[in-house]
Amino acid sequence: MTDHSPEAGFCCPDHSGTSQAQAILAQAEARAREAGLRLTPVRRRTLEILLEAHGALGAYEVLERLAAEGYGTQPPVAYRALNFLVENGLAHRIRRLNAFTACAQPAHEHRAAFLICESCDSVTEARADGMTRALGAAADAVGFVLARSTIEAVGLCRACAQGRA
Amino acid sequence: MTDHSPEAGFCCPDHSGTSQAQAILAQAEARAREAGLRLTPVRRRTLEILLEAHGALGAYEVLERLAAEGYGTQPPVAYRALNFLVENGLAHRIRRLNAFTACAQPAHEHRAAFLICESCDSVTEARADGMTRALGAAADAVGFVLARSTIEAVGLCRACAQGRA
DNA sequence: TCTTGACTGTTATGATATAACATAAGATAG
DNA sequence: CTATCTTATGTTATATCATAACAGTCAAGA
Ligand SMILES: [Zn+2]
Ligand SMILES: [Zn+2]
Ligand SMILES: [Zn+2]
Ligand SMILES: [Zn+2]
Repeated sequence: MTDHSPEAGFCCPDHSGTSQAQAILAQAEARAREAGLRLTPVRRRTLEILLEAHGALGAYEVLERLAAEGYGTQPPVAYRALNFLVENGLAHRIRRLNAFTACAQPAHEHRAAFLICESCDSVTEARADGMTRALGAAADAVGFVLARSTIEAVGLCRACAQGRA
Repeated sequence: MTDHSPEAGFCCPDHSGTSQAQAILAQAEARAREAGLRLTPVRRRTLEILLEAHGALGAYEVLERLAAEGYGTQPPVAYRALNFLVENGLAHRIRRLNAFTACAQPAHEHRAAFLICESCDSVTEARADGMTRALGAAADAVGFVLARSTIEAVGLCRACAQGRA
């Protein structure tokens, strides 16, 4: 795992942490407001926890933090908040990691693909509109009506690939 | 769930069951032979179980069947066989379902995408070379070195979509 | 034959996720 | 403002998925 301490000048490629977290949180709040979503304290705090994190967090990691701050201590507390965020486009579920990550562009609807680094565990959100179109075409070809899709790639992020070159 | 009994004339779209299972098993065996893989009794039987199944099977479902036939009764027995098949391209893991399915084209290397029907749980394997190329391009753009990817779509198979129209 | 490495099996435990129910807090109608 | 309905939070308990660690088996090669 690369050094993710605040002191390290380097951070995850495209990481949504410290630097952009405030901006993304503001976007998410704006979106929640206009969509009439109730971004309650647990939900909001859960989103902040994801934004503060490097890489994706498992539900139980989120729960630990929530519990430490006086919210509920049991799994459903974390799962409910996380599912709310995912269902409303404010976070994404990374199936390969059994984990969750804040959406990097909550301002607008989008199809996302995730680039997961095997070396440093960073997760980069990429736009996947092109891929989703291709997938839609493949689905059409067999009469499948596509509702939503998961696209996840595993490999090495730029920093880790260079470090090993 | 649609009727999947052998009596029903209808089967999953693209289903690898009864009709094609023998052919696919033969392909898989040929491939195992030429790759020097040891397709032992548990492994071979596990592959057959996946081929006989409609949709994907969870590891514990596979285990039940293996146990009933005199193989080991504990989870590692199923997981080891399944992981062997996946690592050697004879089966695929469907992450969204925490399940496994036999590869429909074990004869040749390929990138696969999976179309998962929400109504009947069928899983259709589609070639995903185009999507994988697009994903590779997106990865290149941010310096990510892609090793492998998971592409899964959820929606309605042709039969279920028509049944609801 | 003896060693070696790959395979199979077991026990035990860890990790992830949800069902079901009780309480509390917000919204709405009278 | 207050009764009522709805949504959200919290708890206990349990279900589901997955692996670590170790013991026995078996076939191939020295
Ligand atoms: Zn996003
Ligand atoms: Zn990395
Ligand atoms: Zn395949
Ligand atoms: Zn269907």
